[in-house]
Amino acid sequence: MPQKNMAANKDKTIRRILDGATKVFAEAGYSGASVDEIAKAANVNKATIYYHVGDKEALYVRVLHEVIGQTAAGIAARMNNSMTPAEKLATYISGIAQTVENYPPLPPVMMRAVESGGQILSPEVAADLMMIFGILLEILEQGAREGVFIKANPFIIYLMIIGAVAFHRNVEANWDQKPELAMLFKQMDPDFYTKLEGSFSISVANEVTRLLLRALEKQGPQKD
Amino acid sequence: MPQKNMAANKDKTIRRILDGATKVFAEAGYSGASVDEIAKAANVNKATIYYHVGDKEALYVRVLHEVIGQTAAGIAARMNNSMTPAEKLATYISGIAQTVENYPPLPPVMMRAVESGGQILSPEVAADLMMIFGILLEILEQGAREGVFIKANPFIIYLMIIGAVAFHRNVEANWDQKPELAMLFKQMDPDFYTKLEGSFSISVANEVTRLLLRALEKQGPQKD
Amino acid sequence: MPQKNMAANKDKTIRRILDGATKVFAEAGYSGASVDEIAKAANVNKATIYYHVGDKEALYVRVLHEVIGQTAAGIAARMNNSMTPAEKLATYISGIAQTVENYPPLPPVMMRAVESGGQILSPEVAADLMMIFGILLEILEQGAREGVFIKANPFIIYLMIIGAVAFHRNVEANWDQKPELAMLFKQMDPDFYTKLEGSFSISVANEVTRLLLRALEKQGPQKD
Amino acid sequence: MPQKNMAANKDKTIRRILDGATKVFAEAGYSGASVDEIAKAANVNKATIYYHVGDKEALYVRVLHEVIGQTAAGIAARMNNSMTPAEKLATYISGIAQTVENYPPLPPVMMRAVESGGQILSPEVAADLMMIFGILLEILEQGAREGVFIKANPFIIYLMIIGAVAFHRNVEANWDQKPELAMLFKQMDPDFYTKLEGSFSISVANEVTRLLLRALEKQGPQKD
DNA sequence: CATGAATGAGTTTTCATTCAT
DNA sequence: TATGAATGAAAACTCATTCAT
Repeated sequence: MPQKNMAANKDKTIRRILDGATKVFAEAGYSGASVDEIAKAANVNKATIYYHVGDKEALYVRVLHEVIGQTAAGIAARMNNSMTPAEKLATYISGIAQTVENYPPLPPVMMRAVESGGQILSPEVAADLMMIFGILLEILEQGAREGVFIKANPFIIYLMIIGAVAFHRNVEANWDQKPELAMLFKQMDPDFYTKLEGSFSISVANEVTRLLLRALEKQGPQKD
Repeated sequence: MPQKNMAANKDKTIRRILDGATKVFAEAGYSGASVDEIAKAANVNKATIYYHVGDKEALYVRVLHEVIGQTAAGIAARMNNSMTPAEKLATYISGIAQTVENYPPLPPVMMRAVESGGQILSPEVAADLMMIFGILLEILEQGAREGVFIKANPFIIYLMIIGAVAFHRNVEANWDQKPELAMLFKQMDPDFYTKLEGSFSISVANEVTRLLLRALEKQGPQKD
Repeated sequence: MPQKNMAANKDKTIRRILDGATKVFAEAGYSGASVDEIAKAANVNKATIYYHVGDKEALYVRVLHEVIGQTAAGIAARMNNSMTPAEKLATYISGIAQTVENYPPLPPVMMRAVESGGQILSPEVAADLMMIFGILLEILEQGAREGVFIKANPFIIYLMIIGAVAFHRNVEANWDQKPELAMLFKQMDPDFYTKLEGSFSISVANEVTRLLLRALEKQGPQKD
Repeated sequence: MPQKNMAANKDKTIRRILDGATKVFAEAGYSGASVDEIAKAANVNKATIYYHVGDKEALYVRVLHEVIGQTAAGIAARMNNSMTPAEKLATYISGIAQTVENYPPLPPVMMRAVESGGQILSPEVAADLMMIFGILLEILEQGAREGVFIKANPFIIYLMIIGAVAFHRNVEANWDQKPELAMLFKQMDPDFYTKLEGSFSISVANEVTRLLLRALEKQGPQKD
């Protein structure tokens, strides 16, 4: 079966391309990334990228679609209809954090995607982003409907979550290069930063969840 | 006094360069911006940029320093020692929003600055960012000391503020190009988006403030 | 065998580049030569130079290596172990002259190479120069060992040879542009300059050989 | 007397310019030298160069004229009509060497001047070079007339002298950067290189003189 | 399917030169 | 006399893209 073999090879090649591109786009952004660099990262010839995927923009769209689509799917999968809005929100936030944890290039890619506000975004990518946002929207609406959440601007909540998780992951990723920065943060909140070495995103998610639940839940948060 | 005149001209030229560069960097990011484009935006000869400021990276650092430094100064100026922590937080957030309102290129520039996590950042710019963060830190510490705020990770709060304000401004800026997006958001929260046309950032700031105070203040927020 | 064809084309392209570069570097020197000009002389796209060879300095080093290496090889090829030191010296000098005759750009390139004294010189080029010098060294040592040559500083002899041959060829090359100069020289030594039109370098070599043998040979040169 | 003062200042400025230019041209050649660099070396404003001397080429011609003219004058001054041709030749060679010793930038400047064969050379500079050459010409002619020198091509002798002295000085100047080169030469001819540390040029001159006298003098050099 | 070669159109940067003061 | 500012032209180098094989 030479066909099958060839097709499998083709898939492997495309996979290599997308992985390489994801890495390079995440590190350098759209204009900062060069097709040469991507080809090297993917260990394929530059022309192969054009043959299989198309030009730089098509490649970028495909990477975005894949990365964001996977995040969306991952979050949706965790969600469970029998959960309370508060549980859903916790799941949502930790779902994003988890994806970030497993998939470091996500935050910058996502940031640039949101940031560009649709400039380079294909309808597919826009749909992916909307899907992620849509899940949150439903949670908040359910909460409001059930009288457990106050009414709040969902887009702002969304941005607060994304901002915290994405930026934090990113700053953290650069701690190696700025040890004095890491030191500073660790001094500020020693408990937070020493308890969970290696799983920052999750503790970030917990803190964001805690804060947002305090912000959203109607019955004033207890004594604390 | 010929010198005085020349010096004034020089200052004007540098101003034009920095303004043009700020605009172009904000729109296109570091690698997306070209020195040619900046020169055109600044209405100066390309070589003049090199004469007065230096290479592209030096120009970028200078723009970052100016933009972020001004934000820091603006926020610091609004703050008043006699305010309560809650008032201070409100002032802080609206201070950032105000600067953003008056200075549209700030969010993407700032995002990239935070995002790059120090890679391209000069010590000066890092200091500026730290100054902005430091103000918040003090507010939160004062609140905790006075027993009015719960203890919370300050960096995460910081990121939530920046994320919401910066991203929001940015998405908003692209609404013209994606009218269906604007429509969507307006449908989601019609009150919010119709009340204060033209001053989005301020209403964003109010919403962020409201949410964060609910999250931070110790006595459970009242009825609401 | 498509590869073979492509490889052949590649070789031809590189050849064109090196030939063009040799010409332009020889005429204008390193800083005087522009990559644009070289591309035009080689009849290739500028980017092709960067693709195949690398940047300007790499190109220069490669040209030097080729030109000087060929000279070294050419001289070594003419030498014969059964020759007397005097015969070897004559062969050596005429070998250099011959290469110069066949390869006009050599002298300025070589001069600059020696002149720069190692600044831009790669180890490869330095080795080539040393090889040329090494051949002379051996001749002189053999002569001294056999008692036919006086002891003399070999490096100075080397410089006298290179200086005379290289400079002469070069000045000569510019005679077209300075006819009065040519005239002057021809008046000074009419025999020399009229006997062997078209083969200056060889008569230069003969004269240099004659003088150096007189200088080096132990038994006082005969009647003359 | 403000005029006098101003004139003196002007002269000082021009001196600084010429000294700086000589240095930079000697190090980098004509195209390798930049007016900016010269201005910095001369500690004057770039425009001042244009004001006092003219454009880059005019500056180059002026430097050449000064450098070569001084050499010519220096040699002529040492010469004495009562000397024998052999003494005159020795004086001539050591005169060039002496100037080189006192004035390091001379060799490269001179080399480029001869090399360019008139391309950039002004009539003045050509005259200077001819003057230096003319002195040698006369010595050789006198020697031939008096029957003490054989007939030899004067231009080749000239090139042998210049080549040895100029190149040697130059290679030597780069010994600091290529210690292994220096080592090699010193091993080859230890007597030569250890006896007269610090005055290479003079011993080079002596060696060149010795060799050329052996080559030129009619009565076969004695026993040796 | 895959790739090395080639290139047009950029990009960043430098530089000799002029000019107002 | 002297200079800081400004610039057009050109330099070195990069990059997304195409094409023959």
